[in-house]
This record gives sequence, C-alpha cells and structure tokens, in this order.
Amino acid sequence: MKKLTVKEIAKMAGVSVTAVSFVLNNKPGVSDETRAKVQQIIDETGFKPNLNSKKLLFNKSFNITLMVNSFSSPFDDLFYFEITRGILNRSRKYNYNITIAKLSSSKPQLPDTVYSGDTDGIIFMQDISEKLVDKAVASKIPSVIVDSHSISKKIPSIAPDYRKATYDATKHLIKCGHTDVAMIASDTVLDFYKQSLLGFCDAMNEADLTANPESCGICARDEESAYDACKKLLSGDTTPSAVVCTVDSFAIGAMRCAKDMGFSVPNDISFIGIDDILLSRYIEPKLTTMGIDKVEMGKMAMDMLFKQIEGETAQSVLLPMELIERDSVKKI
Amino acid sequence: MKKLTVKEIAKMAGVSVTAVSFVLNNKPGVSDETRAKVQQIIDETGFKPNLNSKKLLFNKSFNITLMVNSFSSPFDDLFYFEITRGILNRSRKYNYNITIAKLSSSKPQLPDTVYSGDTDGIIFMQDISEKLVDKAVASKIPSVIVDSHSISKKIPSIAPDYRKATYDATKHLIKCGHTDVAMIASDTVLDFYKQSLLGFCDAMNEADLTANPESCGICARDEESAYDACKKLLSGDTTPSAVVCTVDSFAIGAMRCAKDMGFSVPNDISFIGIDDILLSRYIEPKLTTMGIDKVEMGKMAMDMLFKQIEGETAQSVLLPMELIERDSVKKI
DNA sequence: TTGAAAGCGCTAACAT
DNA sequence: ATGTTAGCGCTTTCAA
Repeated sequence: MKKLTVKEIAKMAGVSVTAVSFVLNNKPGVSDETRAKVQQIIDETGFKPNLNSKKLLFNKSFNITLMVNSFSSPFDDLFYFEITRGILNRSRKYNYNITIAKLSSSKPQLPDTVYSGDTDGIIFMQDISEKLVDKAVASKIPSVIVDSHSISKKIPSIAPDYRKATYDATKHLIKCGHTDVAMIASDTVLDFYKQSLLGFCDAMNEADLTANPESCGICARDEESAYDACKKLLSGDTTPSAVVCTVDSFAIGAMRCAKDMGFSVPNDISFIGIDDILLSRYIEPKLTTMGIDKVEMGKMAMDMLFKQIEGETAQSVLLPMELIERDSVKKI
Repeated sequence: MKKLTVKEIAKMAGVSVTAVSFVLNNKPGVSDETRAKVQQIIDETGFKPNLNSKKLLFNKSFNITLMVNSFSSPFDDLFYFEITRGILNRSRKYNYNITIAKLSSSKPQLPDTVYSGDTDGIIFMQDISEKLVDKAVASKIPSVIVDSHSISKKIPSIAPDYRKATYDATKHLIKCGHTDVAMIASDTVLDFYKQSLLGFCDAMNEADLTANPESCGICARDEESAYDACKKLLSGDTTPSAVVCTVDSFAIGAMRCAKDMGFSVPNDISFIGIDDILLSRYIEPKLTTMGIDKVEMGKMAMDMLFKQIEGETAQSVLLPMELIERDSVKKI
C-alpha cells in the first residue's frame, strides 16, 4: 500500500493537490462536487495529513513546554499534577501537545527546545529565578507562570492570593477564639514571605492583637524544617494556642512535632495550613486549610498562553482561596 | 537581523550548506580547517538548526506520548508521577520530547498524534483494554506498558511481580506468627486477581495453612469499597489476625474501617499493603508494604521503547518488590 | 473553479 | 574536500 499523502489522495480523486488541501482545511475555492468526492476518499482511506510538513511550513512546533521544578517534594508534585490536569484538558481545545521538561536545578536555563524551534510556548510551574525570567523574556517566547509566589511583572502569571489567604487563615483562628497566634512561614521566596507577613499582621492588628518577632519570625523550607521550627515555637516560656502555617506540608511537619512533644492537636494547640494538598485530608487530625481550584488554574494558564501565541497580551491574575474547615482547629 | 539557517551560516563562513550540515552532525567529509571556521560561526551566532525540517525529512516527530489513565485516583497519580520522573530522566539521553495525553475513559482510542505522524512511540501507564492493545499493535507504533497488572504478550511491558509480592507479603505475616490471614484483593483486572490469589495461596499452603473463600474471596476496587470489604471481614464469627491488601489504598481504607469498628491496629489486627504509595508513610500506623523503585521503572520503559524505535524487539520484564517494614504488622 | 509550482530548512546523494 | 541540488509533505500564490 502506498503511503497516503495529499498528492496520493489527489490522484485517487482525480483532482489537484490544491483541491485536497482546501477540503482538508475547510476552505472555499472548490465546487461542492469536488469537495464531496475528495471527502469521500479521505473518509475511506482514513487519511490524516502529516503534521511535520505543516510544522516546517508555518515554523511552529505545536508543542507547549511544561517546565516542572525538579527539586519539588512529592507533596508539591501532587499539587502540580492537578494543575496539569487542567492544562491537558485545555490543550485538546487548541490542538497542541503538552511536553514536560524538568527545570535544571543547577543553572537557570530555558529548555533546548526553545532554541531549536521545538516549542511554541512555556508554562512554568512554581517560581523561577529572576535570571530565568529574563531569559524567557529575551527569547520572546510566549510564557506564563502558574502558582508563582512572587509577583513578577515581566511574565504574566496565575497565582493564588497568598496575602489574602494568610489573612483569612489568621482571621479564622482569631474568630475561633485564639489570641496567641503564631506563624510558620516559608522564606525561600522573599516576596512570598512578605505577603504572608502582611496578611498575618493585617489580621492580627485588625483584632488588636500584636504580632511580634517571636510569633511571626519563624521560618521553614520544608516539612522537616517545619518540624524543627515548631519545636522552637513550643519550647519557649509561653506557647501559642494556634499556628498558621503558610504551606500545608509545614503544618503536617509541625503537627507531627507537636504530637511528639506530647501536645494534643487540636485540644492543646490548633493548626491551619494553606494549599489543601491531598495529604491534608488523610493525616490525623484532618488539616483545616485554604484551598483553590487547581484544575481551573491549569485551564487559565493555557488560555493565557494562547492569548500570547495569538499575538495578544495577557494580564496576570490573583486567585482567591477558600477556607476548608476540617479538624485541626479548636473553637475556644 | 536575518533569520539564521544553514544557508545563512554557510554564506557567512563562505562554504557550502553541506559543509555546515556535516559540522552540525559531526560527520566526516570536511577539512579540519573548514570545520573550525564553520564551528566558530556557529558558536558566535548561537545557531541551532530548526528541528521542524529534520522532522519532515526523516518523518519523525521526536515526540513520545505518555498515555495516562484519566480515571485514576490521586494516589495512583503519585505513583505514576514518580515513574514519569524516570521517563523524563531518560528522555534527555535520547533527545526526545515527552508529551502527555489523557486516555479517553469512554472509548479505547489511540491519541490523534499517532495518525498524523506526531508521535514516535507510546508509553501506556497502567493497564489498557485489550481493544486498545490491538489498535496499538495494528498501528505498528512502538509501544510499552508500564505497571501493567496483567501479562499481555502483544506489547512489551514492565510490571512489578505482583504474584511474588503477594506471596512475600503473606509470608511476612506468617513469619510474624499470624495463622488467621485474610486477603482483600482487587478484581478490576482479572489477571491481577489471579496473580494475587496464586501468591497468597502459595504462601498459605507452604505453611500448611488453609486459604478458604471466606479469607481470600473478598474484593474491592478502591479505598471506599475496601472499607466495606473490611467491615464484612470483621463482622463474622471469627476475625483474621492479619490482612494482606493487594493495593496500598485498600489497606488505608481497611485500616480506617478496623479502627472505626473499635479494633486497634496493629494490636488486634495487622495489615500489609502492596505498592508503597506516598501516603503509606503518613497514615497512622505507618503502613508496612511492598515497594518498588518507580523511577527505575520509568527508565526501563524508555529504554524498551527506544529499542523498538531502533528496530529491535524488546522483552517484557517482571520486577521484584521489596518488603518495607513499618508499623502496621504486629509480631505475635 | 482548477492546477502548476514555489518554498518552508534541512540532509544526503551526486557531481565536481 | 567541496558545492549543487533534489526532496521530505504540505499550503498558498499565481496563472489558466
């Protein structure tokens, strides 16, 4: 059997390749009669035009690169996996491939595909270094950042409103009657830390409670260091009655520490997280946290990227998070 | 600035395009002098040949499609995410893109990319229907199945040795002094169920214990139904002292049930799982289970796929699982 | 409405 | 060793 090409189909239908091309792309310029004839052959043979020639012609790869952070924890992976669902969902609409690439942990580099014309856009998952942002901007390749913790103006991003989320989380604790509230924040991204601090202090001040360095200057970078941070927090003369953790995984580590130290959660001490990772539903007690629709985030990322691919400009968005009440906060 | 092409580089270096092509691909046929000259221009300009033309020429897409099951649970996602790490890791070596596609839940269909020449191979994650297997074989596209629960002969697959794993899990319980051992198995894939049963019975028989329908005829399909299955198991006149669950998520559901019914785990009843999903380390008590190196599975999948892409045939492999002792099994 | 042919950027066969 | 050129499969301009 001969390989199917437009040329071959044209021969079979007794028409020119132009006619076949027009039929394939639903373009006018062929008589109904010719169109029907060609369409029939296409249907019979199941012919699908080879994408590679289109790629060359239009100098497009029909690939979107998903850059994932290689040093993220499995907890984060799950978070990003859900975002990926949304991205995949939308990619079908646009008829693009989604290709995954790991971000090099050693040096900030765009994927090779950018330079060989093998990608039409990049979706960065999680924060990227300022250097990488600059490289992306310089390459002129359409890009978006999804779940950015800092507010970059150079690349459109989709980020949860972490300041508001921290504010709401703190406020929830206060509403539950807590007055000695502390925070374990992440200090890996400066801007994220600032937002957490701002949100926390806003809520405290509003309730005429004071936020001091002892209560909100404690930081962590992963579950393990959150364990240590919590130990420090609970070893002082006075212990807080509630702790807001700016990342769920911190809350998980911190609660483990509290339990190990003989505290009962939430009876002796309450915890609230931010992110609603899968695990939060399964630990004991189930973690109260701030959640967001991750699938929706993925869809938005895709839409924003496409706006750019089509030459328009896209605006960054800040998404609200919702309180998810479970069992780690006690009403007093 | 003119767009960089081989032609342009050739002009700049004052040589033919052939020379440039040879230099780019490290082929002999140019003098050292010419090579150096061309290389210099390439380095200076940072020229990268456009991949799209190569794709057309060789009729290759340099894309590998990763087919993921759309109806898998988040627990499974995590399992597959780790496999994906291995796949990504190896893809760099081969210089291929990894594109992800969701398997349609409604009908068994190969991705469109197969028919438009937009993929050079498929890695199926988890089991696929026999119909889909046939379609993949018919399309002649190189394929592998990773984490297959059944043993298909038509497509090379990488699967954990679930029979052996069930055998080892059961044997571990017996070695810990348990004689009343039951099993909660998955019956979604017939072949998987058979393997579980065989492994379980082998271990029981070897120890002169009897496996009867009451102890090994109980099945589930997810965490929730495992909860119900366990309820049935523990409502009889005699209750087993240990249960092997052929999937970790079943064990999680079953343990929750046992605790809800007032049993203490592992004091009153022990549980062992298979898979070592992330969650198993975080639940209370930490689940004893059978684990496997998932990153390695991904790497193997990639290697097997490439063997096929290069025209060789690949053999299915059965991977051993290792016992991971944690806190859900009591020694008596 | 139709068909012929150029051209996307590259590699490789062929001629020099 | 070097240069010229055909051709991968498609879309689209142009001429008929």
